[in-house]
Amino acid sequence: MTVTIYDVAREAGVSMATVSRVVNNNPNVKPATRKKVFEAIERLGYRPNAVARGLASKKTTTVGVVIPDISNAIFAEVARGIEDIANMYHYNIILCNADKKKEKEIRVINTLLEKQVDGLLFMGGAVTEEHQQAFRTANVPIVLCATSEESGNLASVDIDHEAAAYDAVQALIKQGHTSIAMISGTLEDPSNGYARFSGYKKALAEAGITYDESLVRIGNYRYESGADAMRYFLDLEQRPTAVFSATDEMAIGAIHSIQDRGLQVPGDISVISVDNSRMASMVRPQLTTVAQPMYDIGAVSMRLLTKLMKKENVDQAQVVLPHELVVRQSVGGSK
Amino acid sequence: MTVTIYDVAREAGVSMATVSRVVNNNPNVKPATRKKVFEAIERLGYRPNAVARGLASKKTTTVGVVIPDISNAIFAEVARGIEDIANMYHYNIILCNADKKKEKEIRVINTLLEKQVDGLLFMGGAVTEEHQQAFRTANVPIVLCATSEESGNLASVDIDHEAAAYDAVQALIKQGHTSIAMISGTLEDPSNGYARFSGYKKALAEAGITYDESLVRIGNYRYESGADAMRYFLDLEQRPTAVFSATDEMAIGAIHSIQDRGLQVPGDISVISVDNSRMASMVRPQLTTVAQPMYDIGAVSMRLLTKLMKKENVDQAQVVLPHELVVRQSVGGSK
DNA sequence: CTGTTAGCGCCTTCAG
DNA sequence: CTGAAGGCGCTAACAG
Repeated sequence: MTVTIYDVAREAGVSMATVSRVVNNNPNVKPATRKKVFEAIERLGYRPNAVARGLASKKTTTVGVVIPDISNAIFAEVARGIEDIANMYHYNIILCNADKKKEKEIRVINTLLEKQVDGLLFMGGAVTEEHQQAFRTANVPIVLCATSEESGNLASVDIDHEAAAYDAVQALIKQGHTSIAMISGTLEDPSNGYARFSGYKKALAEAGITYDESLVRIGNYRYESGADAMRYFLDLEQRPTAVFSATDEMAIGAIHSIQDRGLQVPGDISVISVDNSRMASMVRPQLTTVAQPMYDIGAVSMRLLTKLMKKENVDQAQVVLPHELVVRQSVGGSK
Repeated sequence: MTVTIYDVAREAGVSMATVSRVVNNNPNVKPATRKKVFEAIERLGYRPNAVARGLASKKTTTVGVVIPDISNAIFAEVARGIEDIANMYHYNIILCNADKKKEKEIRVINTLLEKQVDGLLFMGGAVTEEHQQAFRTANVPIVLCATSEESGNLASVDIDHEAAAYDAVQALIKQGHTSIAMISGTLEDPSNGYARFSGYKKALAEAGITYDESLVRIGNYRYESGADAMRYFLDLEQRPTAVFSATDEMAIGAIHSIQDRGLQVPGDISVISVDNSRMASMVRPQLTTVAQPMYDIGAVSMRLLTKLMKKENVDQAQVVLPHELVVRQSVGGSK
């Protein structure tokens, strides 16, 4: 039924070693016999079995990627960066959604390892001791992608979330705002949650603005939660003149809540966030936001992983990509 | 270095066959020896090698999915549906972007087949003779996911794009519109392009409205192209009172072009589209659109694929999922 | 430049 | 209920 390397060898009148060589582009084959082999392959419709090859060579040319949620535009963008580079280096990716849930993450890491991936790209929530444990038992390189980790002995690529948030809030402060609310993610989330919240507090502190707990709401990153949070702020007797949202999507929800009250953005209230997802320029007013290079984060992590898999030495295994304030239309001066 | 089934066998004082049995949950093992084996596994930190298993059993419990572009929200949603169901049935997915490019599609299909996937989910552009050819050489089931194919001898799941478009345009007609423009995708794209365009023409014809070529522009599905197309329509001496966009994203671009001219949606011009991506309710006015159940398309295709892989018999291998008009705020009556 | 020979780690009859 | 033995299809020395 299935045609193997052995069949090709017989058909071409050579040994299987020779067939293996031509299939693997080994230069040590006379052009004439190479041709013979190719013809036999063609004639028989031979297709190399990558599983057998993987068992024999101990390399699968596939990498595992655990991602929170592929249907989230931000992560999907990262994934595309990963896949493009993987493809360039002839790797395939096994994609697993884990929703930043620890149990799920550990589970998929293990099945990925069972499948003998040559490397692992981990995009998740907090990196716990259990994660470290699982990583240690892996005999393949791992790089954290868009996920924070303290210890610094794991390879990683991300932006500096705290600094990004800091820059966003400072942009507001520079416009004269002093009453600045924040729509945060859960503080359990190290990067999009805690770090961005820290950046907010830091910018406030540095500007001598006292932190006001009632000006912070925790959202779940979705549009509706941003809209809800904003409604809450609008109902305050002393409503803020500006709001910093941890993500674009919540910011857009906030903008619409403001507009639905008959108020203007940025005329009455300014809105800024972090992400620069494609949606940021697809709303009116267009969103001023701190850009985080999602595609590049994916691409760079994958590139780093290929180096690690080839045992090339890398000088810097913790890379922090730059972020950048993108000024559009949602921020104005304080009145 | 790596601990194998053989090591476990020795450690537990049984044969490798027995270890294999307990690892695979074969009931024919005495509880006592099962326990011994589990302890040995624990002690040694044994992790089954799925590649070896795959070679021996000829099953990899992984399916290939070729997708146009994972960073496109629509496809990302499908992908999530696929992965959720795959996960439920203990399959993993190898994800390949192919951008609806024939060459790329054929290439990844072949590498996926080399990797011995147990099944293939194909989401692409046109299904050419070459595709059929590649599919024929596969010894595993294949299901087309959100991609049209005439012959009807391939398993598939999708919506009826022509009918969806027809319904959208008819919704406009019911509001009294007779001058209806269309922002189409490329006609080379069978589903999102050609079929939706056909639905548009059909609805027009049925309502006795003569088709006007100058009222159709081809976009590339992106926001900007929708905005461009709309600007073109706005410059017409006889500008349309309504526009049907093949996708949400282009519709949003169109809305903004209208608003940027100081015109109102739907007051001056109505806009409708097909997709119902999450963005549809994240713009103002919220978009009236024909919903296409992306997640379900993914989930149902994967479910169908599992059945095919298990050789269960399926009564209907061509499934057409229902679409539905979602009325929001972007359509109004003709003046 | 080419062939021979061992495995890679596991599943799967077939006996017992 | 358990063990022995023969592959799965290919790579990787090692000879020649």
